[in-house]
Amino acid sequence: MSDLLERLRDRGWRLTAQRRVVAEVLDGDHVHYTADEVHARAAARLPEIARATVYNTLSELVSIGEVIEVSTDGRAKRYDPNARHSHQHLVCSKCGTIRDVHPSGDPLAGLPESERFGFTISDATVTYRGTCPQCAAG
Amino acid sequence: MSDLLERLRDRGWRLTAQRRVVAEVLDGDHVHYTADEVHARAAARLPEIARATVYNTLSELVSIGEVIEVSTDGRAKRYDPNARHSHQHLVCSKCGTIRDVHPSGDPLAGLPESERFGFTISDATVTYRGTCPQCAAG
DNA sequence: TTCTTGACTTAGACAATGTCCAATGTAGGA
DNA sequence: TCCTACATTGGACATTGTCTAAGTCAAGAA
Repeated sequence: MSDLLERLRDRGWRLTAQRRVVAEVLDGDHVHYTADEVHARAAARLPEIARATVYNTLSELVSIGEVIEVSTDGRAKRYDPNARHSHQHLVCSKCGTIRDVHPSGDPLAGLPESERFGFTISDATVTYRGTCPQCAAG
Repeated sequence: MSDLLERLRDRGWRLTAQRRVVAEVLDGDHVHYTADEVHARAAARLPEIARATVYNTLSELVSIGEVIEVSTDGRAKRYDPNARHSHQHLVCSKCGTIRDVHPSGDPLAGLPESERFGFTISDATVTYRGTCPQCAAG
């Protein structure tokens, strides 16, 4: 059993076949899939899995902090299973691919109190945009 | 005529009543509206304006760089008319309100060559998330 | 092992946002 | 004023996500 599944079981999750395949799809790769892509890959192993189940499962994984929801372009959200290590994202403006990166420094440091307007700030995300090598070549 | 309309005319834009009201809605306020909100406000002045026209006009304003598209939550994109001055965004996790902020330092500086994976990086956006004073009080 | 139960899954309707197209209208130049 | 290329319209369609009622099943109890 993968680390992810083990952690889920430790949390008292009811482990169904559907949740297992969703967790495995996320755990198995380091690409960030959309909900639809997760569904397609899960359905390859468990054909009768419903779209709603994939959405439910992803939402729960997000709410317990095992997965991060990434919304870079206003289209489908993507799901990032690498929630346990702080990181930022590098997005290809052409194909939408997302890659994890680890910049130095704390982005919160750049925002002085005078620029916080009474907000209680909990975190900062940095999104780098550019063109990936594949799109640059094509 | 507002600065925005003037710049658009300088670019050879065909100035129709519809484009005028869309530009005026964006120019008049410093809130970041969704396409639907822009449409509602434009329709208040020009009732017969079509949704498609608002989308078309917003897309063009984005493509010529007069307006920035902001996608913070995977729901509706918001349109930020303040494209001429570099800034970042502070988002309320509860109500979705967006506020412009001006942090110090260049976010690109934190990403060394070894973390760029062959991408040609064009820019970096920082999104600060937290709770706004209104939501904290409520 | 079998039973029980509440949580999980399903299918499909529905909602929100955005895109596309053919028909019609019009801004701005000749 | 008239033309015509470009803009607008309205509505169908696409994509992504949410909700609900009814059926199903994992896991603890006996």
